[in-house]
Amino acid sequence: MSSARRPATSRPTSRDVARDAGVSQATVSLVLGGKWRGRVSETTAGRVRDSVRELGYRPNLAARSLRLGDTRTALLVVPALTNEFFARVYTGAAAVAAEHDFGVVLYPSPDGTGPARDPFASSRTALDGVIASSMAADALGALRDAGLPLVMLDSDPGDAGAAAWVNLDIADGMRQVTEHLLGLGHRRFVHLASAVDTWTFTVRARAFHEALRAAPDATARTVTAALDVRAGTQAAEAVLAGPGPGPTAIVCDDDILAAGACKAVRRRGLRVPDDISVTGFDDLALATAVEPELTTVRLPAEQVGRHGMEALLAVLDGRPAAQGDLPVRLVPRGSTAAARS
Amino acid sequence: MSSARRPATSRPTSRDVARDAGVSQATVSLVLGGKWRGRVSETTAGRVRDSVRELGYRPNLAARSLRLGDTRTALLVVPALTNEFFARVYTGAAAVAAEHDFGVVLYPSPDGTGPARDPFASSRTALDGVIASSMAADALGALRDAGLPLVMLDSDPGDAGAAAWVNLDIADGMRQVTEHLLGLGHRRFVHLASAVDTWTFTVRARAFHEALRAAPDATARTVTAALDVRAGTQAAEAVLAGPGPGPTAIVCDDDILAAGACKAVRRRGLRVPDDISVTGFDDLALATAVEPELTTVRLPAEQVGRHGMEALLAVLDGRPAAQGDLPVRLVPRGSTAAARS
DNA sequence: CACCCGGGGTTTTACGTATAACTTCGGAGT
DNA sequence: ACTCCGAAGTTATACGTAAAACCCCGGGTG
Repeated sequence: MSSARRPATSRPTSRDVARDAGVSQATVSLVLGGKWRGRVSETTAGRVRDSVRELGYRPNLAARSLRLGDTRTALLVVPALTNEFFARVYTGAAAVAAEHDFGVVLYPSPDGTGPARDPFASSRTALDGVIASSMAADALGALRDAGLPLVMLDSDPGDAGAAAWVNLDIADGMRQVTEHLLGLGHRRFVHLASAVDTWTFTVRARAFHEALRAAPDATARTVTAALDVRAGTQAAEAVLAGPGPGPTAIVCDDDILAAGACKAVRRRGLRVPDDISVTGFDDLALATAVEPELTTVRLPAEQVGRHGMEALLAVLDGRPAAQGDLPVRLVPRGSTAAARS
Repeated sequence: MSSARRPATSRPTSRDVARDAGVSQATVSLVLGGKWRGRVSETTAGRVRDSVRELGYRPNLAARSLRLGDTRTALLVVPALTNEFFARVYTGAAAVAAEHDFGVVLYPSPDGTGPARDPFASSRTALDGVIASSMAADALGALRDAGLPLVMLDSDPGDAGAAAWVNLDIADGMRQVTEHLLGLGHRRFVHLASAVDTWTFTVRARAFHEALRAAPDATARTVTAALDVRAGTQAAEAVLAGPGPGPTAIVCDDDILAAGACKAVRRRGLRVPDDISVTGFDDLALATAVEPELTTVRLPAEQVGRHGMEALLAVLDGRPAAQGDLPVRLVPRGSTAAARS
């Protein structure tokens, strides 16, 4: 504790702490590493800790990583953080990471479809593993080639190359939506689908049409739109202006599209849900901000992130990763009602 | 290129590449570092690059950071990523970082008020600097003490300890809102304020009341709410149910609160904007999803992130960081109209 | 009395990279 | 014929940490 100051420009190292405490650098490392029972006396350890505090020492993480060969850091690849779902996935993953003294660094792909070139070129930090969420199939290549343990979230389990998957039971969610609407007497549907070509939307479309087979007299038109409110409104307007009898229900791939569809319905002078029912998907904050509140499917986004990080940690430990789809739940709200006869 | 394979368990190093290409490790480093004009022949460089490709070599970033003494990585501290504003700040910062071969790692404080204890305990990666956005004053301590260059975004410029600030002209935004409403004839106001105690909301409140002084006959009540739709609705309902003549305009600190306020207005059987005008702030995606669309103030969130990262890079280079508030703009939409006489 | 043992340390080494300092060699200049 | 020089490398070293291997010493054991 003899206050041997160094120039303020460079941070103190464990050697500075050692000098200050009058011990060797190895002793500092032992004390800080926590593995010093029976190796260092209590008094010496106390002196070391005092010096650490006094000098404001923080271990150089680059050096530690180099020495240990791991970085306790994972890369999370998501299409876009501005989508609330992915922000929540990150939050869950980061929470689990923090519990295990792990870090998370993000790579949001600029175009929202996945890393076109090399996700690692943009990541300046050394990594132990990768978690990728909702990637288009053609984006997998670069991730697989990195030679790092890979956990896929919300992606096609048929794609090879990942050590583990964490998925949502999207098909069941869309089934619940469809049965809900069929039960309300709806038969003429529009499916307002996302133009994004990822597993989750593929499954939503397939599950909708499968569930519809329960009602042989049901009909459905499909229209696609980009994932924003305006695009949803335009697509819905176009289909509502089309020929023939209009739909009594619009099933949307996403709450954002549903909000857009509601606006389109009202622009035609019709009312939600009295004239047309509208359903969303994801249960974003948006769903309860609009009026009427959206009937939608709640996705446990944080859980996806949590399970993803837990799976990666398991893989890194050589343990088997828990598998299985996470359940989702229909949340009936004000945007759906019995079909007009 | 003689295919000297290593065990797949451990990644190849620059020494492996050197062996494969028949050169020394130093030569590999020279070629990959790009500083080899006149030091290595074109043919040798080509051989090295072939070996790099063949072995799938990637430099160990921990080792590089240790050697160079910097990490080309910045920490971004934000209250919560699920708030669209901060997701956009991140996006902007990450974009600039990528242009400069820099990385960004996030630290979203769990409770939304700032890092209570040590933001660096949770960051497993070595850092060159810190960018902190919208922090409460008491959260600054830990950030300042880290001894890293600090750039503050959307924070009180009066707080000491930062190397640079990037702020929005929030006061001007709120002034525009207030003048807009005064111009429409409104005189009885409610200010639906955020319960979060950060600089931006302090300024919003102050600027609102200052702008109101232009109309001596104007009155304003203030009510606060947490930053979610439900809380906004409840707070607005409470104030609308109060005694005396109701307000003709509700000025909200945030679009989320404004969406909540709109619901409250309608629950009392009144209409937006015919009976009561409502304004938001931030221009989130939400603002155009609800009906009527919100009159609000557009904040260039990505620009905040961009300027913040540029300021940090400048500070790290020893250059002066550009200062000055970013302009904001009122976006009039359907949620405001002339006051009923 | 010689021997071993365990507590409490220290010395040394390795992790992978970037670069300063050194070597070697073929040709140009005088 | 000798020096000098630049091109094209190589060798050696340092970054800060963790941990393996070693050292010293006082006390219990055969």
